[in-house]
Amino acid sequence: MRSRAIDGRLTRPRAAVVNLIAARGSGHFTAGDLADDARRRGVAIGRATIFRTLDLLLVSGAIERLDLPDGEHAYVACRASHHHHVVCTRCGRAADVPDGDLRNVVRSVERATGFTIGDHRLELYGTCPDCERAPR
Amino acid sequence: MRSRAIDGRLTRPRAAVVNLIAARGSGHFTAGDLADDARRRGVAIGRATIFRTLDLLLVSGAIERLDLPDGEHAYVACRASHHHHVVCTRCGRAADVPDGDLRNVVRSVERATGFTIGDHRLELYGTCPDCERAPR
DNA sequence: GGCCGGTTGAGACTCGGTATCATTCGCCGA
DNA sequence: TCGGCGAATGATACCGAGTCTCAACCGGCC
Repeated sequence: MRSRAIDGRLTRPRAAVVNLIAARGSGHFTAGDLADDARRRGVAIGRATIFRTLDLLLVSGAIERLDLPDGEHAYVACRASHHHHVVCTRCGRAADVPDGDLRNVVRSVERATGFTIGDHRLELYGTCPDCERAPR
Repeated sequence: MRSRAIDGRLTRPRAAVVNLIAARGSGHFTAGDLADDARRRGVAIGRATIFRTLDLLLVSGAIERLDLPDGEHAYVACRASHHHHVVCTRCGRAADVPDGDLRNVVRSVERATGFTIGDHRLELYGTCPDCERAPR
């Protein structure tokens, strides 16, 4: 993750959060996961700061929020343009998916329901190529 | 909502929850909303029972869970077959949307990412025809 | 009617997330 | 380089959603 993903002051705790996220690779993570990581590495960061930094990264588009099927709120590091995520239900890895064909879907829903669609969220769950190859 | 939406015993509290949901019309609601409704109508139902009944309705397919953009968990009454929801961000009304064109999207995502997609969730946010007509 | 086991509800608990506020520290201007 | 201002921090209290426990209750079958 790029280090200037945050507007405002570049502080030690913020950099630490960004590093923790970068160190996690492409999986999704929760605020609690980051707090655990920090503790395990001996990095002292307040819980409130983790939530605040996550919010900043969210508005800057460096991460995006995911709603897992079990209702949990997770985050994934990602690029800024509008897109969606495929999440591997076995290893947790997430990949970006361009908006692409979804526009047609949105248009046909508008036609069918009369709603004017402003925003949408698509989340896809499945198994990544590696897990697909690996024995269950 | 049909009254036999629940497997197991047909008890007073369960019927009360089903009635409360039916009385809400097509909007989305949270477990807390139902608890408020119940209290306002003088119906005594334990919080735990509301959550339990909601779970039952969820597995029976009579309601579905929605993740609102603000991270809140809401529910909508709906039919059982696989579909998605458009939610009006002004009045909260929700309409069902058939799966339809989304299959193509899922297939093209599979091709692009190598993932095998098992499940997906699509949520659309916008304004319903009534709110669109009404002055802001 | 009576019994059995599923269901209920009060309340304690967990956990994600927010609010508060005194303290700390990044950063800009001199 | 230094000082000061205001943003950021973090400890802590708090809140609300959801779960767990367990004794009491009651629906439905014999």
